[in-house]
Amino acid sequence: MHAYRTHTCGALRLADEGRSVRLSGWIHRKRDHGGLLFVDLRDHYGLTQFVVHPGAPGFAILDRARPESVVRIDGEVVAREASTINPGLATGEIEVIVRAADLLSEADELPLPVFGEPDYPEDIRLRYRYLDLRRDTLHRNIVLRARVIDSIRRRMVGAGFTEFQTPILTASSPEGARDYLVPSRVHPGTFYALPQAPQQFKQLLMVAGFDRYFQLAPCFRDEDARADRSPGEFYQLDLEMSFATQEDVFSTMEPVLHGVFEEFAEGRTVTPYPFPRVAYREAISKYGTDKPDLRNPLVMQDVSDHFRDGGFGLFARILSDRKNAIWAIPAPGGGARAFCDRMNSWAQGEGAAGLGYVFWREGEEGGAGPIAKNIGPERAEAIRAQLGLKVGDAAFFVAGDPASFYKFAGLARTRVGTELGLVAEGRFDFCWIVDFPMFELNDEGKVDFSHNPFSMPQGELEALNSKDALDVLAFQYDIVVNGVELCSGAVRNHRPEIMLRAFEIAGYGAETVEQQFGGMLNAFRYGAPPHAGMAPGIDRIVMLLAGVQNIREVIAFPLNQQAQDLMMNAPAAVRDTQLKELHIKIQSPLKP
RNA sequence: GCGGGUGUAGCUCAGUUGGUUAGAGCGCCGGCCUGUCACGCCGGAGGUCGCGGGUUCAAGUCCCGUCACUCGCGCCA
Repeated sequence: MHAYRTHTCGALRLADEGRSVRLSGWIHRKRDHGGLLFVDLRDHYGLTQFVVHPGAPGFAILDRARPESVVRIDGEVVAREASTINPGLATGEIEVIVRAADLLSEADELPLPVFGEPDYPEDIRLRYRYLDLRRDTLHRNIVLRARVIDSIRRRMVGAGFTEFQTPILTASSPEGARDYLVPSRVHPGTFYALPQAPQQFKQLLMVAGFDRYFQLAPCFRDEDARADRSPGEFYQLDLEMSFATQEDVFSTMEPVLHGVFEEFAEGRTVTPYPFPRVAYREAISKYGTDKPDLRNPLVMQDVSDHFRDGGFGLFARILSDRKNAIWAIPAPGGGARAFCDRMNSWAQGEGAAGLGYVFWREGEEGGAGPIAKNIGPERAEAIRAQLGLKVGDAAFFVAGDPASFYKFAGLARTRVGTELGLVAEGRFDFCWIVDFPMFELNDEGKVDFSHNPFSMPQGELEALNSKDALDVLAFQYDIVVNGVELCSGAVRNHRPEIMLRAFEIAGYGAETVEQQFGGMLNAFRYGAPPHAGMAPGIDRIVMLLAGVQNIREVIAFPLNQQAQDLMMNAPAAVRDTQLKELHIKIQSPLKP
């Protein structure tokens, strides 16, 4: 007989009745009836109930062992009586009569119960992550992650991609985030950087002629955490395609992503491909964000014309500045004063002056509410008609410079949709956001890259030379699912002269470009294929599929929000000899 | 770096207007129980009320500071 087990804890069925078996696992739960002891034994595969009679061999060991102790049990499989079958358990038709038991590893009293699924504080969960990971939900999330990654890899290979590894110790790259640095022992005073993304390497692999690259790539960024963003490190499905247009990337990756989501959808619907495409500017004006949740059916509209020179002085005055506008958020079913007032209070809580509204109710021509009274029934009616609303509905208004209010308008759209229960459940709504601007004004009012400087401008060199910089669009795209930005990608700029011109517009001289990106720039001077790619976030895909809000629910050993690992004690001080070898002196004293 | 929330038993939480010895459930320890599967019943142990200072006859409760965790902003595809 095997040293530890003949079966796993999820394996035994009625057909195994009469078998002598040996199982090993954790004591999940005990129920002591005095003359009878039930022990639920748990492993990765499931749960099996054991029955021990007092005086039977092994009773003393099982009676004494605390939950989560690891034991090996020998026994005989018997069918349960009809009345004692547990239909909630895969092994619920049988149980095992104990003949012998061995304690393999004793458990102390637990800081974190494994049994049950209540919420526990993050710091305790992370400090005792190995216990947390035994709990069913998290255990299943991590298994789901593995299956999703397996599915992705299978589909990518099937789509003709080749998997590569690229360096972890590399040079600082220009993704825009803070780098993690690794000091060089051999070259005093110099540092490697951990890659924020394998961006330049994958482009160089295209130059090297590998045609289709992918990697489940670890990426490192020294930025603060969010619920949906790990500090430090995360994984991307990084991919790149040679001789490919934006359309080729879309048509190649839509089946992959759709397939992965469909495989793990469990009844939730997935947008059929081709996925809808929304231009960046359109997304801003319709949804107030470049990450629209399309499960929310509300679409904002510009209703400025109805307020121009109208009886509502505040809006008319705002509109006298040409850059200003009035946007409307339709609220089907929101036509009640209580709801409108509640939204208005919410807006004030968000720091807005308020949220103007008109609502329509039975027997009141031209809408209700103070704004309707001011602009009169004809204009209110025109607004209603434009928005396609009816009696029982409302419309909210946001006024001012769209460049400053669009984010707030987007929040209001989300809020209205949520409050009115309009956001569809059980769906994965995909869309591409396309036509991002190549440049934008930075905080100092200067032209700068709005995204990745390596993107190809639409219209290439001619557009850069003839258009206003802020009007140049890039072949740059995002995939958004349910309001979550899953990835961004681009057609890359593989032409040195266009790259130099683009950097020049953003205020970087040729020397700077040569110095920082000389490696890649040079590579492009020896024959580079046009190429394009993208990089969906693995953690976020698994989050969506697992239906969790926090990224730490899909990572086995995540850092906490302060980028610490309290279980392994990282980061930590190192020995003086180590520092000396690395030519490093610590300036600020460590906190005691 | 900034703002919000939280911090009371191993865990989840309650604790009134500042007032006697700070409570409950789960867990733990002991006892009883032969069909449970969130077993049940009886008993017990377990507290730096995050930490420091202040106000007060009296502070878990009020004030100030600080720390930790968390959510968000900044930052970051």
